[in-house]
Amino acid sequence: MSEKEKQAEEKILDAANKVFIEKGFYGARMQEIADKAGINKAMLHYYYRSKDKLFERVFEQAVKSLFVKIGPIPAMDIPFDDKIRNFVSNYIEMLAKYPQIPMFILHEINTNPDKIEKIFRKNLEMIPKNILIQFREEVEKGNYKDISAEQFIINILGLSIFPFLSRPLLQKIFDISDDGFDKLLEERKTLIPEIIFNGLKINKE
Amino acid sequence: MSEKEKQAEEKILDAANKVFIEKGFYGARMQEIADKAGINKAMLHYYYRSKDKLFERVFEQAVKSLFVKIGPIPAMDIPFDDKIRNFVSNYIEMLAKYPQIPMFILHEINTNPDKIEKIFRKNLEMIPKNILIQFREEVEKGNYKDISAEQFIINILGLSIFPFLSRPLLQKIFDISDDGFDKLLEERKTLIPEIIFNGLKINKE
DNA sequence: CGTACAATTAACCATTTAGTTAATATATGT
DNA sequence: ACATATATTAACTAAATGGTTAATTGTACG
Repeated sequence: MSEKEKQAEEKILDAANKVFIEKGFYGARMQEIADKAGINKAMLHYYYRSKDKLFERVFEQAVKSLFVKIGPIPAMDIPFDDKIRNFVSNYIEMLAKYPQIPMFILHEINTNPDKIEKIFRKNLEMIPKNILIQFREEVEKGNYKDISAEQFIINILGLSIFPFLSRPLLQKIFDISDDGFDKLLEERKTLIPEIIFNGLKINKE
Repeated sequence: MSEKEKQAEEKILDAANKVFIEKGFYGARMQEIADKAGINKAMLHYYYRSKDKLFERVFEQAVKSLFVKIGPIPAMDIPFDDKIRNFVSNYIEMLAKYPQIPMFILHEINTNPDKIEKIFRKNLEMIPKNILIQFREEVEKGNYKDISAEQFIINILGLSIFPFLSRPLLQKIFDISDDGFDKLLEERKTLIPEIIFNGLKINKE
């Protein structure tokens, strides 16, 4: 029972993940989740009280998966630019595994900004504080152009995440095959750090 | 009549724009559109046959507004890097005016990729072909690092558009006020071209 | 005027959807 | 084996939603 319970509860969560992430909250149908999980619709309400509650679970999990990679970076004992290289590479790797998550999260936040509060109140203290400090230290040392740490992070995230948000459109516009796009993503693991660092390097003359 | 007709038809389209763009196709309610337009729900179907048809109009218009700024750039008679500066500045300006449009379009394409075809079949031949060629020419001249033109465009678009896709999240994480974020966007008009060009400049030694 | 046509509305309809219920099956502990 | 709790289902309900209809109002124009 306990074994089977886990099976059912988990099958539901897996199915909910797929459907919510693919269709968004409003586009998702409880019936479709039940079908995909291979169980009766009433079971959804038996384990998770309502669509909202089930969604919350999925959303929270998605947010965690998006931030968990960022956490350990600042504490690593390697040079700052290696940290960035490390992060970008790992992050693109992770996004390639769950390519729909950024769109899912950002869209849900956009259509219902209250959801931010709910998640971030209980969840992990926001992570990148240390990265911000470390970048500013590098700037103080004179290693990089004096831009705000926020701009710095936005650049990295934008360059890394945007291709996943716009993949179908980009493939269409540029007529890129699925394999071609995967290769392009792979290239970006090294391209993005180069741009970030060369773009901010101070030209000592 | 013809005067009033335009008023009603236009009021509907305005309302539909707001509601669809804010909530997405599945989240949008015909009743809400009617209310916002200040007319009876039956009028929506009188002028636009169905929710799908009305949505199509809104979507098409949104796509156009997103691409129209890119069109004239390649033909301008200014140096290549000025073209980029010009574009980024104008594009961020435009996005600031319609900040929800990128999320709207990208999300709709994501949940229903068929929509791409429908739009781009009739609409403008995709624009950036000339920009691609021009960038490759610059590379051939030895002015820039040898990356593909696609990567080049993705960098520019990512750096420009991403802040609008993730604004609520970024403001929350970094604790940035509305004014603060607007200022940050303004800064990016010059910051992005710097990064793009310094990031790709060949270090002649 | 009055007739023909367009615009507008209230009321209605059919379907879909999240959620419930009450009955049945399945496992668990003793 | 039996009683108890848990898991599962089919059938149902109430509300919401996109869409329709038929009747009413407004407008142009001979």
